[in-house]
Amino acid sequence: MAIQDSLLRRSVAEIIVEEELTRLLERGKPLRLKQGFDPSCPDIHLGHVVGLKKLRQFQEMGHQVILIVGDWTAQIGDPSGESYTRRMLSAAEVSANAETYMKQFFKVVDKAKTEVRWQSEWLAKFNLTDIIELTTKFTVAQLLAREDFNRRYVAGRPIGLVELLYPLLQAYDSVEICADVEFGGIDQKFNCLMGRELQKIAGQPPQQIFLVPLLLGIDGSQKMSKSLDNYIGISEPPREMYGKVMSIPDHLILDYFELVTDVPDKELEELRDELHSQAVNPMIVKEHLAYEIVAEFCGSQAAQDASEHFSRVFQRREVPEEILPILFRVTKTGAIHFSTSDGSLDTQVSSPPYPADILHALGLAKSRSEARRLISQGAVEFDGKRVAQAHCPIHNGMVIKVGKRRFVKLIEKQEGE
RNA sequence: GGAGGGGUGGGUGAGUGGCUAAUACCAACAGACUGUAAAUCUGUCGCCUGGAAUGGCUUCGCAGGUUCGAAUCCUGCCCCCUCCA
Repeated sequence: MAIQDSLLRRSVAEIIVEEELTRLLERGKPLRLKQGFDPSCPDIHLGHVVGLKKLRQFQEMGHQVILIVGDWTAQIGDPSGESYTRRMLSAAEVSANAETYMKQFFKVVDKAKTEVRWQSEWLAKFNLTDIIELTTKFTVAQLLAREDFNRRYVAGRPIGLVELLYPLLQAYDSVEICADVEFGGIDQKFNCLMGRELQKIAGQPPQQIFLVPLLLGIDGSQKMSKSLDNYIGISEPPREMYGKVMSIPDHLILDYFELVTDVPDKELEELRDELHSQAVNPMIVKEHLAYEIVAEFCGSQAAQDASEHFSRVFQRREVPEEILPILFRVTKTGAIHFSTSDGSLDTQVSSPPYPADILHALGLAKSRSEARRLISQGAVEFDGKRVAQAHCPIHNGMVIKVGKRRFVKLIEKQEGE
């Protein structure tokens, strides 16, 4: 059937073992789909969405998702990313993170067909005997087979003992919940395979493994991740999200279309042809992409707004419709006091003000030195006019622009407040 | 227990007495150009001094010391890594 065909082809890096998974799907019985997450880093970004969309598709066919809150392994930190030194999280932090995570998770995955399980349900009961028993099932050689462990081992770089435990605990989760299929990014392959091994040892049918490709981040070279700060979070403001999509290198456009949008395969092919034959400006295609993505997470109205905002501010270089207002008033001593209505800013500068003072005071530059640099680079405009270093009066309604993206509007506050 | 190596600006990583606020690369920021917050090119990238500097101050794990002068030498401390056992 056609749907299933796409299910097992689009956004798939590897399926282990494909024939078995197909057989399971054909049998029609609801499958238990395992998806774990690490509550140390609660923000979901487009890279995660690739797998989550797959879960959603499986749910639509009647299967059950088991979401595992990795509250135990979060303390170890998944070594896949190498930086294994993570601080321990308190129980309160973990549950707050988990809550944030799930709120985002269920933007994509159907909550009604999801069972949430906490790893601590079973791991909290573990004692040394259990741990030793678990470790006897595997050898160091098996663990060193994992690519990043191996690389570090060969390079003489450190591998923490707890890091070796991580795959074992993750594998144990599969046994505990009797997973039929585990989902993850291709970098999770090893951990998922451990699950298969352990299930076999425990006398369970080994889970199938569904691995999705890693989405590249907006820098266009490394996988999307929060720690590399090259990510687009699904809870970001729509305009921000739109802008970030527009900033991906052109060669990523098709990947993003394939992996994170629902654009049908046929349309995907058309886009591919258009881009390859250069029949269309990639920017237009990217605008389409940005619209699709924002619409998916924020609704079509927000997408429309973000699109208009983008072309207004970045393509036509105009001032946005709404700008962050900053209140100011002249004090009795002649200084100028700045504040915001939410209280995030409350500071003053002497009068007459120098532009560098203003930028620094308003948080548009980290230091006065930086403010000076920005000014000398021509990055600062007051009411559309480039600013020099000389002092400069301010007035009600004045618009300050720093660089391409930062705008602020000064509103005079009357005395007596 | 023994031997050795190392801690430098957001990251990687040079530098072993003055030319070093500290090479280079990445990231970031800005400008130009443009088809976009793409690409490309150029510039900036500790803080302060009310343009600015061959000006001042602070910085190379921490604390002292030697010296006209230290990231660089000495002493103590903390932390990390490798190898042998």
